[in-house]
Amino acid sequence: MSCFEVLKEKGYRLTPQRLMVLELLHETNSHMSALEIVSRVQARYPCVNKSTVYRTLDLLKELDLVTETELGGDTLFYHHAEKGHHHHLICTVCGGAIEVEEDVFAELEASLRDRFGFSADLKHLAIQGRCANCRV
Amino acid sequence: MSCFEVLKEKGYRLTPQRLMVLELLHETNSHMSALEIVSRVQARYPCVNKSTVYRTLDLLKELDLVTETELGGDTLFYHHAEKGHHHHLICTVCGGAIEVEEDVFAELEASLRDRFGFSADLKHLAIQGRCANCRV
DNA sequence: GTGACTGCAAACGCTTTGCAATTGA
DNA sequence: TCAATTGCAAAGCGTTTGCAGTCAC
Repeated sequence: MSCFEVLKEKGYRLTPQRLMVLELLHETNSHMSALEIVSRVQARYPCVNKSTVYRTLDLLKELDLVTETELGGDTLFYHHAEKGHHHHLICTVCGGAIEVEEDVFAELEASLRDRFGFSADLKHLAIQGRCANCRV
Repeated sequence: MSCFEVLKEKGYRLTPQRLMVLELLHETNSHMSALEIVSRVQARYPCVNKSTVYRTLDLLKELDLVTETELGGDTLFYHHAEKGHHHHLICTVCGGAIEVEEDVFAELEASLRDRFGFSADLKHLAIQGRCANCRV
């Protein structure tokens, strides 16, 4: 089921603004901040408002069409949910981000469940540290 | 070596404001937000400024006397470094936080190092999910 | 005495909100 | 038609900053 169908099915309107955000997310592989999305969308269609993009991202997040990630700092980053979950290793020295498949965290998830009865939602994980190049 | 000595040794002054923040952190076991610290300190000594507390926390963080944690959301939380590292399992339903010893993450740390050459700094980890009570 | 430190007020960056105007279904 | 959606401007929040004055050493 396409994004459009998901929206329609739930009774949401297919406004141009929503289509533009979806289009951009679809053709972008890396994660983008909300304001990055705003300015990229505005580059094509100048009259799209910041608040609208924020509201659109909120909606898409609620419908599980986009994933929201906090990479450290105040800023939230978004990417298309279709591209699958992945986590980020953020290097505090060079600022680089390594993308990591979610299976690396499977055993952590299991042990949190066993030991604490805690069901971790690891869609949103970013780990700080030093990458191979920046290690002392 | 006490906090006071660490400060002194590095040439920092022992101002009343710094002593108050340290005192508060010392007698508190849970983590507090910066603004929480501000208001708790002000409850005793009304004329301590917000900026000063922020600057103090920055300094103490740099000296590894306090640990800064992001528990999800925009707010940073602090606790005395002496109390040791621990991580947090944050329940997205009830908002509760479970404290977890760092050894749970040892194998994750090892596997990130093996597979990506990435040296994770897990002082600052908070994991979202559902606690035992709030699981469906 | 002097530079490290503080208080104040204003600004910051990202995000959210209230409200009137607009628009997709 | 009419509720859902938008644009705008303003506010919100936690945090940071510039600067003049103060204080620990």
